Amino acid sequence: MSKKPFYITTPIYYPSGNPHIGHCYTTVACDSIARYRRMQGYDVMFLTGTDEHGLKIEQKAAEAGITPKEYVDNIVETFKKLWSYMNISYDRYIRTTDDYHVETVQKIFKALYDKGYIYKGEYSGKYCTPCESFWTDSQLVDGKCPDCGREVIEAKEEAYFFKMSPFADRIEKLLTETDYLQPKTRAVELVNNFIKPGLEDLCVSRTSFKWGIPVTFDTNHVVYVWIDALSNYISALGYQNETYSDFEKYWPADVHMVAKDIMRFHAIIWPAMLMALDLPLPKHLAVHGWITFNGQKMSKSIGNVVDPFVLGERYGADAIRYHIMREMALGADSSFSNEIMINRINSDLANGLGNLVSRTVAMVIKYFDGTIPNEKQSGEFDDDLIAQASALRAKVDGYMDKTQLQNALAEIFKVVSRANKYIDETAPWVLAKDEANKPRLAAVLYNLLDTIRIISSLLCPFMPTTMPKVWEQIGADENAVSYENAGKFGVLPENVTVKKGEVLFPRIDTEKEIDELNKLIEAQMAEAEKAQQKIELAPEITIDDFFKTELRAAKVKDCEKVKKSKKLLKLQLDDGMGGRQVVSGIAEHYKPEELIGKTVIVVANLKPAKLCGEESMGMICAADMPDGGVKVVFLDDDVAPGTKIR
RNA sequence: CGCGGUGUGGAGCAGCUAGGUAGCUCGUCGGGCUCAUAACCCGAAGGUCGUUGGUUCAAAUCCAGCCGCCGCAACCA
Repeated sequence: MSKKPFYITTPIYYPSGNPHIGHCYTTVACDSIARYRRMQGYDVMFLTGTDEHGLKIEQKAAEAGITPKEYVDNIVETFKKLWSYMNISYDRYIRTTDDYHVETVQKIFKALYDKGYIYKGEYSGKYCTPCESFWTDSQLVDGKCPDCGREVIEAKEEAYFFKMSPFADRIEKLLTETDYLQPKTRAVELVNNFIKPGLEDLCVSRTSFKWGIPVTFDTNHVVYVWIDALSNYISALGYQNETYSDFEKYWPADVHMVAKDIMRFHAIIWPAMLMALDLPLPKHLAVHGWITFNGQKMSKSIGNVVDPFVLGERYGADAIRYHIMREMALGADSSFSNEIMINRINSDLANGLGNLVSRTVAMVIKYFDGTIPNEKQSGEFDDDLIAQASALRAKVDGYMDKTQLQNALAEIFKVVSRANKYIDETAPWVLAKDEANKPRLAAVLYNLLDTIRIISSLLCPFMPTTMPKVWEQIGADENAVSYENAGKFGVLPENVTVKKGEVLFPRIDTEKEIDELNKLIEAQMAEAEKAQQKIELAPEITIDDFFKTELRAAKVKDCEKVKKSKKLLKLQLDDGMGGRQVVSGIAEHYKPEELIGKTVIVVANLKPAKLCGEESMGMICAADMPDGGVKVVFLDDDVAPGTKIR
């Protein structure tokens, strides 16, 4: 008997720091899908892992005084600990430093080279080490990395390039005519921005760092992130290696789940690679948004990371899992705040589900000493409850097929509500007052228990720790909570015995809890700030180096926004040398009229550049504020234009 | 005129593809119940569906313009 295979993947995460709640988002969602499919009887392969190469890792390790491998080993340990903590049931964990992966990547690289899709070329530009990015001169800010503001180094290297253009048409069709991309609304964006302007060849090797997979036929080169990282989805199945041998069985993947920031790679580059290798394409790419925290993107640098370990300790892994998935909608961002989460846990889990189980079990114990009698009498309200409970599995299935976890959960909790209402309608405590009503009371409580059975079995993939506790309380054995039985009503034994258990989801005192969490966050932020105060200075320079920079006072004669740009202002300066035009990226911080008449400092001997089509002869000095703001440095107005500054 | 998304009662969202009494969750207010985790159930208040105009017997829903917000691309000398 062969079970249908189902292959689902998370991205492989970059272990340049410890995992945060954002990592949980994707992983928990994949885990629930994987568990649901297993429950349905699929032969599931659930893959997650870490992308461990690159200069950034190499450097972080050097800072810490250990080897890159030691460095990633430590962080991978934390990732695995978190996944174990969050009850993530991955079947395989791939590390791009694993031997078999290295072997596969090298073979893929060679194969693409042999097929003529990879060729040797030259790449020149400025390179930012922490960001692992090349920039053209025109992209640099103050001669520094536009992403992180750190020093860049002049780099010119020969490099291998991957020809993407042959696949442009097929990729466009994949995005617009199939349901590969979920949600599909983003297809237009991708096509307009990348495919229509023409797919550029992709630089796929580096010589500027060593911590990577060597190109076998040109050992100065190391395979750059794209081919290294994306290949994980097939190397982990044993493609071009002997360590595993289920490529035939599981490929193509059913779902790659990714966050929107890496959508582009999975929507364009990955299909191109597979096309070049003549391999089948994955069936779905599920793209979700970010968890935002008080409106801001979840990020370590902002210092608002909520430690998943801390949250899990306070509320339990299942509560966190539930909240994450209840909020998750494909495509859209969802805001995460302590308050939203606590409210959700209280209303759905504590008041709704937890209390339903608690009151039901308590009544069975109170009125029947824990065991439902065989004699029962059906009555009003039964049919509606039973109908809803029986129909639930089919509805949940439907949403799971569409990767709509939040809707699946909503559907389940509708039945929780229905059951609570049923208690009110049937009023067991009234029935219990008259011995003659015992059969009716027995039926009511049985119906409740069996409804809980269905609810909890469908909920188990989402909350795998707590649901078995429910089963213990309602007296359900393993068979009773099977997927098969989740579609039927009346599965528990007629004379089922319940057992009082612990409170499943303790109610949280919102105000008190928020106070405490705020204190925690403050402490975290204080620490983060401390860490940031270690200012990294650029390498020491001599006075001669400094005098290479020609600073002059200049008066702003005129200023206007550059059309087509949000960030650029075009300034006409009186520099005491006949005037010049400078373009500056301060439009978000200054209105043109605020600057006219002011005296500023201009870097006078900077190489001219073109920005959004506007000539810029030099640059204006300004302070970069820690909050991302910008303050232009103004001089006293009696400093004449052209005055030299040093 | 680079591309796309979005704007619905206090908050978060659904409804829009196939026009026809505006719906859900949370919150607020009132009531009920007492089995239960100060939980549960019922009811009520609260929306000119961003704005202007158009098509139509009829528009949140279709069309056009405008405004706001978000994202992608470009971009921060």
